[in-house]
Amino acid sequence: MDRSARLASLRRIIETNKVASQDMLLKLLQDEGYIVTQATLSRDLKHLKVGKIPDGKGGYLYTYSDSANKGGSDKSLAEDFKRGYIGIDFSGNMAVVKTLPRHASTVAFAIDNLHIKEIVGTVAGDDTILILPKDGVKRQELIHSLKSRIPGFTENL
Amino acid sequence: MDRSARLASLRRIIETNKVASQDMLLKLLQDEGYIVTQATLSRDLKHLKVGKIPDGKGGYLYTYSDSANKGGSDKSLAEDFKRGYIGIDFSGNMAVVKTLPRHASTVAFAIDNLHIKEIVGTVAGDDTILILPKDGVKRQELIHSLKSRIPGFTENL
DNA sequence: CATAACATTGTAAAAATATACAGTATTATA
DNA sequence: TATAATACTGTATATTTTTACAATGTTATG
Repeated sequence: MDRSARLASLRRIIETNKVASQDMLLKLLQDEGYIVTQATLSRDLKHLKVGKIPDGKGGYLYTYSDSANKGGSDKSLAEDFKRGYIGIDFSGNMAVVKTLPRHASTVAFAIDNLHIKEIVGTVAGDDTILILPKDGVKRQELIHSLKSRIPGFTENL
Repeated sequence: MDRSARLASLRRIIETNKVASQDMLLKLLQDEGYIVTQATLSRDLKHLKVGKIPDGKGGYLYTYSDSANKGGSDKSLAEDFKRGYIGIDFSGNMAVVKTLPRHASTVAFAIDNLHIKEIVGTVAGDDTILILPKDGVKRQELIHSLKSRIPGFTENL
């Protein structure tokens, strides 16, 4: 099942490109290997609460508005996290999160946007994320901070 | 000239109602006495940078996003000004601007962001704005500075 | 005044977007 | 296992939105 990976790509595409129509989005998705119909894309956009607004230069622009997604965001971020999460390990002071294939960027995005104060940032590959803890944060403190922000989080499944 | 008044109403309608389609907006505008075609409405929405966004409850919603209109160009700021502006008067060294109901904050925002050097700042109520001129700036100088930055500005309508 | 440039609008049509419906697959439940 | 409930999708269509074009009016300019 590819839907959540597709949604993650879609979000990234919209956040990093100026796209004026669903047809154009369809092509960009295609470039990443996702072949769907316009109908499905329309549904995906609705799911992500992506809006279409005039760009002030005579055209239109699809936008992923954080504010539109703010309400209840922690909840859906935690869901994003759990959807892809497999397990966590440590290497030196860094945490290594394993995810389902292609889910790394979505999970990392969720971590970033939960704004956990013990975490400085993340780096995501395809199924692996590096979490960079703030200076002096111990492994157990990091685990605890994740537990406190992601209901049902456990160290390993 | 009805257009700017219509745009003001349109904006207020959108800010205070949950509207799902242009047809619905058309009816609300009608209720206020503005009879236009859907084509004109579409153009108006483009002008105001009003977007259509999924509401998270299965429907869609027209939204006037401040952020979309934030980095307003001088041109659109001047338009905001003129859309709400009624007249200007003086009290002591301060200028008192009257606006359409509820337009004070928009007009004041426009004045602030035009960064007129003769103006220190503004205070806005609901339909009234106080402009605080810089020390030593005379009434006529203030008027002149407004004229120079807001095409078509006149002291009273 | 005449003419040009610009602004606003409706009509009609094109283009873009949303969705009803049906089909498939997956998961849950008796 | 059989049945029901849920999730996801494509097809075809309906709905919605945008725009080309022409008409009208307004403002600027010679």
